[in-house]
Amino acid sequence: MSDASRMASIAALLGDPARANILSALMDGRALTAKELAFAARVSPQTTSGHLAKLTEAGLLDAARQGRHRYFRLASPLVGQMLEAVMAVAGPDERHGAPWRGGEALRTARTCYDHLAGRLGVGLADTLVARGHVVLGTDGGEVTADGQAFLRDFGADPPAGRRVFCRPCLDWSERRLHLAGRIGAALANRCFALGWLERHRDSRAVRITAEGQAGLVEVFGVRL
Amino acid sequence: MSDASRMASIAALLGDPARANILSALMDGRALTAKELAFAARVSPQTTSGHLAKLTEAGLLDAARQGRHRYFRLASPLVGQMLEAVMAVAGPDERHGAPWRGGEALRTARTCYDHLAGRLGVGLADTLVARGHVVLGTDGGEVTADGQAFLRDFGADPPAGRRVFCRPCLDWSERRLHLAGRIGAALANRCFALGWLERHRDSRAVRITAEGQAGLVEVFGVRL
DNA sequence: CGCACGCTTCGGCCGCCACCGAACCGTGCG
DNA sequence: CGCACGGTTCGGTGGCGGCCGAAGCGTGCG
Repeated sequence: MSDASRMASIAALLGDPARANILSALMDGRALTAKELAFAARVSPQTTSGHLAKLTEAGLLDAARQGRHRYFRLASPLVGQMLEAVMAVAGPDERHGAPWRGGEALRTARTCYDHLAGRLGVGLADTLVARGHVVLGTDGGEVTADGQAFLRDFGADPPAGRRVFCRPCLDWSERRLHLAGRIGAALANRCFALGWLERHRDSRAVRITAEGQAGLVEVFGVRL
Repeated sequence: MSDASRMASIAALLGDPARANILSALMDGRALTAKELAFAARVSPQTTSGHLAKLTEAGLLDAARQGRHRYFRLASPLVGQMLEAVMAVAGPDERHGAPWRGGEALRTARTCYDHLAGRLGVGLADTLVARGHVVLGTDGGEVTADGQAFLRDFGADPPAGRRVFCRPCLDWSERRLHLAGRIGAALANRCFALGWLERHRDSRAVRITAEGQAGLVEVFGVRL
């Protein structure tokens, strides 16, 4: 089995439109269920199941059972880089000559469910941890009394509910933790409300406004 | 036409074994004829012609007519990077856990026909130009009297023959010129004879020995 | 000029694979 | 329990695309 034929078998997996849709939907690092991916791929659940089996078999996806669901995510950053590289070649034809910038934008700042990820998300988490406002480990997290006060001052009121309050979330592009749970959502909501961040039209990438640049540096010491 | 479907159509091109062989054969930056590529792909010339048409149509290859031959090469460094990224995902299964290093090795130093390319080839050319030993432009090259003497001292005797003496060759990975022609071959041969370089078993990548490291710095001021 | 050669086009064959309907497990929930 | 639901397996079908033989076109060389 030569280099070329191994490359071909991997590329053939990306070469099917349904599978390409699946991988594309996972490029922001989220973990989605088989059914959600079936919807994204625009094919039936049975067909999707076959595709997912092939992709995990080839090591492109990781699968995790949870209750009666099965969550799929990209198996490694290497896979994401490969997808970006193909996008970079496939992209330029569209608008004008600009290479595909989506990957860079996603790595800088994006939403992950209802909280923030990418360099921005990790940067915020780092600051809060460094200041002793938050304690964050791979298996859980906690907000200190100082942190509660700080976040209240900042205007980040966590929504009421039974969801876990403070939770770590593994960041795909940074390979480090960022802040999830109700407190992660509160932080993100406040940033949007302040006009610091703007949602992109049809991507999970997030644009940082001029006010955002200034505010993030002043309040969190985060400069991107 | 979404990002994902454009990605799929590109990836589908890489996903066929014959086309993967073709692209793989071109990864060192050489330009090969349709027939040579047919041999590399292990399919008939007719079939190869179809594949080459698809690949050039998609912008992955550049074609140049020359006499009754047609030379194909990778259209851009972006394409090479994409191939490397796919190799990086496809490769690790093989030996042990090591990621695929072929791309980096090829960019550092490789043979291009019978002369040297990559950072090494470009570095040598730069030095010779900077010292006034060689004049090199996109449409031709010349060795000065000083250069003749220098190369004689170095032991690089150009083989006799009717081939052009000094010629530039566009380097794929560096996007700059390196030295080809009889003088380029002489330089490469001398480096191999001195034990500065060793050919890799089944790749055009070239290994620089310890003596080579020292000698290249001393004689050419080239450090990689 | 004529043959050889490189490359391309056309036509038809064949195999592979994506796709879905139907039926089958297992989990969760009332 | 029994139903609902997520996910998977199986079987059959259809279509796309790779493949080569044969024939066509242009270039180069004796």
